[in-house]
Amino acid sequence: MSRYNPKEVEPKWRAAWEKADAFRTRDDPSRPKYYVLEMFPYPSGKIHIGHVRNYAMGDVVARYKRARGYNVLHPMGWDAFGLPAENAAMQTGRHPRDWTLANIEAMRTQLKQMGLSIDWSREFATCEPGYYRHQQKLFLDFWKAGFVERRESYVNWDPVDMTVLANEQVIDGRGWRSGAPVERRKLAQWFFRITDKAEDLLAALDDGRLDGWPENVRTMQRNWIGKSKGLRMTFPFAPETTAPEGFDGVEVYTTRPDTLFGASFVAVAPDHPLAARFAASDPALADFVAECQRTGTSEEAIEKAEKKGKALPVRVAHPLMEGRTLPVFVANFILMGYGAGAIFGCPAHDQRDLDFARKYGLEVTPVVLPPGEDPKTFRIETEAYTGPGTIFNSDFLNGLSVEDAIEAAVAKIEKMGLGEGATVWRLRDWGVSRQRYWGCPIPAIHCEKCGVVPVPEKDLPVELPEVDAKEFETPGNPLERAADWLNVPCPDCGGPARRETDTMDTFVDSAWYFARFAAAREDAPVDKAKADYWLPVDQYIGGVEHAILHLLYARWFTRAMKETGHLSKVEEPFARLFTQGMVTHAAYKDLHGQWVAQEDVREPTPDEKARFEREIVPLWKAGRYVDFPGLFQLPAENEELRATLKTKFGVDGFIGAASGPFHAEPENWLCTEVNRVIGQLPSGVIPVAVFPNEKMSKSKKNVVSPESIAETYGADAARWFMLSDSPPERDVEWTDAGVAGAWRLVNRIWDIVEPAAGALKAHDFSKPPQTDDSIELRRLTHRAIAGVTEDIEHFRFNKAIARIYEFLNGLKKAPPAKRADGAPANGPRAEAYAQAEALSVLARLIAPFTPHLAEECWAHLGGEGFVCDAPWPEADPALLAQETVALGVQVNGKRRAEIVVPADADRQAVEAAALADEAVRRHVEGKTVRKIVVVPGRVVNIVAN
RNA sequence: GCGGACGUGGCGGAACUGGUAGACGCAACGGACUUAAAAUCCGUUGGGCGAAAGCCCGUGUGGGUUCGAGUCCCACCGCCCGCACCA
Repeated sequence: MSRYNPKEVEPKWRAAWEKADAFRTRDDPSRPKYYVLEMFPYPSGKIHIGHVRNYAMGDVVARYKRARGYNVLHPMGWDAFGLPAENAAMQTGRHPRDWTLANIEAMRTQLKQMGLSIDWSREFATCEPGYYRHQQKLFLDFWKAGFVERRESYVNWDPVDMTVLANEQVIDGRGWRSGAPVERRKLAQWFFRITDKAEDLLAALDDGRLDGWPENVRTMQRNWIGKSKGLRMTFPFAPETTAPEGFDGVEVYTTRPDTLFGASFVAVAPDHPLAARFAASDPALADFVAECQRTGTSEEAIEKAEKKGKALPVRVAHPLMEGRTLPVFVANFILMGYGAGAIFGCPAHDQRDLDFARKYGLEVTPVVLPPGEDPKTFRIETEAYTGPGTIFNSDFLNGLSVEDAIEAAVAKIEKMGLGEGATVWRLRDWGVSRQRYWGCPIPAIHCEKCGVVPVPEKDLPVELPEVDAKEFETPGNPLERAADWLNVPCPDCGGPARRETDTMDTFVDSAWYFARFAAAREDAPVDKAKADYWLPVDQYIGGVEHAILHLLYARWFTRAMKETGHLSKVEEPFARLFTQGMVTHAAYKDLHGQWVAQEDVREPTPDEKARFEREIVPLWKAGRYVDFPGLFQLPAENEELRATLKTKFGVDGFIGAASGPFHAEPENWLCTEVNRVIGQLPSGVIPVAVFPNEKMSKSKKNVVSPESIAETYGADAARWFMLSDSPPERDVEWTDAGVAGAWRLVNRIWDIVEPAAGALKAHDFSKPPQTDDSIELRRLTHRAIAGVTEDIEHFRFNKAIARIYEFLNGLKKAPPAKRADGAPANGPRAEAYAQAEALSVLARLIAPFTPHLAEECWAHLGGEGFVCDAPWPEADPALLAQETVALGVQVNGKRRAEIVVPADADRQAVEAAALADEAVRRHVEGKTVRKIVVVPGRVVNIVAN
């Protein structure tokens, strides 16, 4: 028997596919198309196993659809612009382009080793002028169409490095390199007016256009777009207040006008004009505003900050409560970009307002009475009530429901001429400006005389200038220092002008790449006719982390491209979406909190374990510190400590060190056992903490490279393992044992197929034998077809794989051929037929998962052509029917017996069979049967007492 | 803080619309083969009690609805993702 050798077999088939150009896609309007796309990778350096999972999923779908007769498009490219390339340039002195292109080279090679059915002829990288020139054309067309706008907005400014920081470069409010507190700074920037399309972007989530999307992603997008109906109204200044010049009150926006009578303050954003007006003459207020400005620009940072405010020297009048006036605060949790940049606070019914009111001793008047509460005793303590109820303490709104009160309050304010009902969106316009080199240049020129003018189309592309790699060591944007590139004559007047130095957000690159893959043209972003054939993407696959921004931007781009004539038919870019989970892997930390590579970690020897138990544990149990070379141990073993440890460090079983940063809090240490160590006893052994499920990253030193896996087990085993076990949408933990199991499977399949060389040639599969011979095996085969097909269709690859295992287990145990009536088979022909059929089906069912092995099996069995071109097997319904079913029998809801009945047994027969069962009789003895519930094909429940 | 998911044996997970909890894989243990090991094959494996038949407990925690709850409802705990300049 020949042993299966993936090192020979896998490259052989990849070469054969390539030679035959097996995966090149041709436009063929006569066949139904299927466009499978996985989110293209950022070329970070190496493919990691998470990529393998992502692309293996897409490949299963692509190969399956191909087998089903579709004209499949499955392209690949590179999301090649972005920050990491510039960071690498700073650290290594390598030019971002060189770094990126080298990474692409390396990753392409690795990706190709995975045996993906990709049409590589369509590959591109977004950093190529051949791609971004079209993006600049789109930008110009969008600009012409009014979708582009320049306006001021805030960035994170590092005052020491004098540079703009990305949110991820702001750590605890400080610049990651300089450590200086970050400031918010206003810059003129480019925006895409995506809010103009908010209504349609929202509507499509629910009107059927996105039925192929998971509900959770649609919900997230809905919330993100955040349409809310409310009231925009003005609080006039109180009579005793001298209104500042130019202000005739404070305009606020609220979604809860029903709570107007519970208002106890008004608050404005730190960057609200009113705040600026008073800060100009009040240093303390100016300080407070500046302090708020020091919080980063991210919504998360603002929301998490402690609620703080400062009173302004004005009061406003409550328009509905005669004589009542409210204080006006500047508060750090009000966002200028949302609504009116100002709110009225109703502490009883909003948690943030309540926290704020308690801090500043403001009134808390409940106005919504929860059902069943007594208005006399109902109090708000530390928790705001945001649920439904009846309005009280509210004059003309009393007795109304929340909904009705909202309507009534809006009507009243409108009648008083103080405001009007308004719809506001949480969605903001898309700021696309980045003050960086490594991105698509924005095709604009700033002229002293003509202002901002577009680069004429004939001058596209605006290519990135050559810049010395050393330039990246200086903070700031190298484009601003590239004088030759920067200074150009104005295209309108010919006078002196400067190029725009902002480049585009990399989300722009990925907002239309799917269209380019499908319909690239030399002289235009997309070929409309081809796009009409291929779009939308039928199945899009990627991480949930992109559930909002990337997908929303691509949806907007599709609309904008349609309106500017670049696309015609497509409504939504991605018809079906699947969001897959991450791949995690164990990571290790030493006692100084430094990540340790797995290669450096080992299990302790029995000696080391014994010594630890002998010398350390008794001392620890005696309640003493242990000062062991390099180690100490903790006095107590208790659940509380363990829990603390778990929450604080996320580890199970850990050992403290006598030195290092963690020493400060020895009460947080607990030893359970030594799982993993580095170094050697007697003096140098150092236990390490095990974090079993960490997202793979270079910094954690827990990245698993598919190369080494493919080296040992082959690409098929790696693909198989990545798809088995965990459901695709969930995170999966990479374990070495897991791949080893997959490797065993590869061999098991080969061991079954190997003895059957040429088996497919001996049978005519269009003519199954008309006998009952080997019916069991044929049933097994057809159940496997039905199950695997169903599971692939529903993206349950882990279950599809489990079914293949079941098929395989059954195939090995396949009983000697028998007729259904139990008589011996009447000849070897039918048996051989069933065997050959089973193997033929097996080769085709595994083809999407382990394509190399499948080709090898197919060729060995004598199949025609490639298995990747073979049609998907069809299950024969007649062979799927069950003759008998096993039903669980419950007595009062507890399972007591199992009965086997004919599949078509009627209710009486099932009841009789259940009651006749001996175990059942024992349990109902002495009781009266009150009711028998029969769920056909499932269960029988006898209720007796 | 806000929004969205998730929580089932030693581990990854399965369980369709509320109907036999633990499919399938991993690990572990026992056995076969072998001078031996690896590989392979066969078997056992949620916990407890029991010689066995069988009984009791069991899907993060506490409550509820139901003939019946992993699944539905309420509250809580834990963990993961996103929060607009990471991609």
